[in-house]
Amino acid sequence: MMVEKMAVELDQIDRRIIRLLVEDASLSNNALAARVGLSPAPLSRRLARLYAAGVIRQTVVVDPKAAGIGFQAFVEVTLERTASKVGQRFIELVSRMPEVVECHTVAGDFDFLLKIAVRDVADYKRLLWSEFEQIAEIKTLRSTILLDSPKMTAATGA
Amino acid sequence: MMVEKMAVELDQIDRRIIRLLVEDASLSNNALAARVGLSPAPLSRRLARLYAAGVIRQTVVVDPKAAGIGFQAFVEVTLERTASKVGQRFIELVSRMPEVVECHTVAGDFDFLLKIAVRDVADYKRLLWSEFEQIAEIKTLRSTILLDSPKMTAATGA
DNA sequence: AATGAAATGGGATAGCT
DNA sequence: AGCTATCCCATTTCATT
Repeated sequence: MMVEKMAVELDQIDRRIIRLLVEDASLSNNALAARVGLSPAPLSRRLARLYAAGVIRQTVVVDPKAAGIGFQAFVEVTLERTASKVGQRFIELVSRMPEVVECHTVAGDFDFLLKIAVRDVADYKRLLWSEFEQIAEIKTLRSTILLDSPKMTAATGA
Repeated sequence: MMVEKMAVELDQIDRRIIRLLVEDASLSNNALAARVGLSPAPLSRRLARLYAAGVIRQTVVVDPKAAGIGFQAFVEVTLERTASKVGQRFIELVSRMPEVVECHTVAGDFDFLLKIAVRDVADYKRLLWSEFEQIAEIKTLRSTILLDSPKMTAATGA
């Protein structure tokens, strides 16, 4: 059952709250209230509304190094045929792979862009040669090594 | 000044805490404590350690639709020369552009992978033709339209 | 209808065992 | 690490504009 999101009108204050939270997610409600020139009570209500409507969402991100991630890559995937059924099956398969951190459906020279996070190159080889090799509908793979991410606005998800 | 991250040993419980938090960032400390079989106090200490060491980080993500984002794309950028100075300047420029949501330094057929989030195609054209056009060190751009992101493990950032 | 002030309830944390 | 007590923060209620 799909949850319908009601259309939510955002005023200036809402936008300011969101902007501040994106910059520093650890801000307390009181601190937020002070910065947007509101008392804690109405701020609490606004926040509740924003969360309930799905406008903003709390997440916790893990430092790759701490998680034992020593190698990350982007993989451009082209399927044999881009039929809905084929694509759907591919999505389900990669959804089960913990090494696939992101899967984007795209339109361009390829069909999917994956972001991969593994321990080391050996792990990556195993992923390519053992896991992906078994997915028949894959036509081509193109790997690009991630060196660094100088800008990461975690602000916009999905 | 660089902040040195101390090496933090993570035991089984730490890993479990992190896994639970990534799945549901809104879990209260009490709920977390119960699930990992700990009392609230020591759990609080562990959490504080994990945050302080930068192992995990709180973030707030915004629903693109709510933010007025109607068009997203990946852009593969190749620079004229991949010298440190040139690359650094490019990074600084895109860091100032709010439409550039992510900037990754990569090794492969191109030098940078950008993720772009704008209101509509008209905005995207303006970005390409006005903003990027002015960056002399860009040799080539290749755009790929983002249709959908069926998997987004916000778990691993940077 | 939304705000601000005050009070209450609950969770997070510090000290101690 | 657990228990207890304290403190602080978030939230609800109510009066108000």
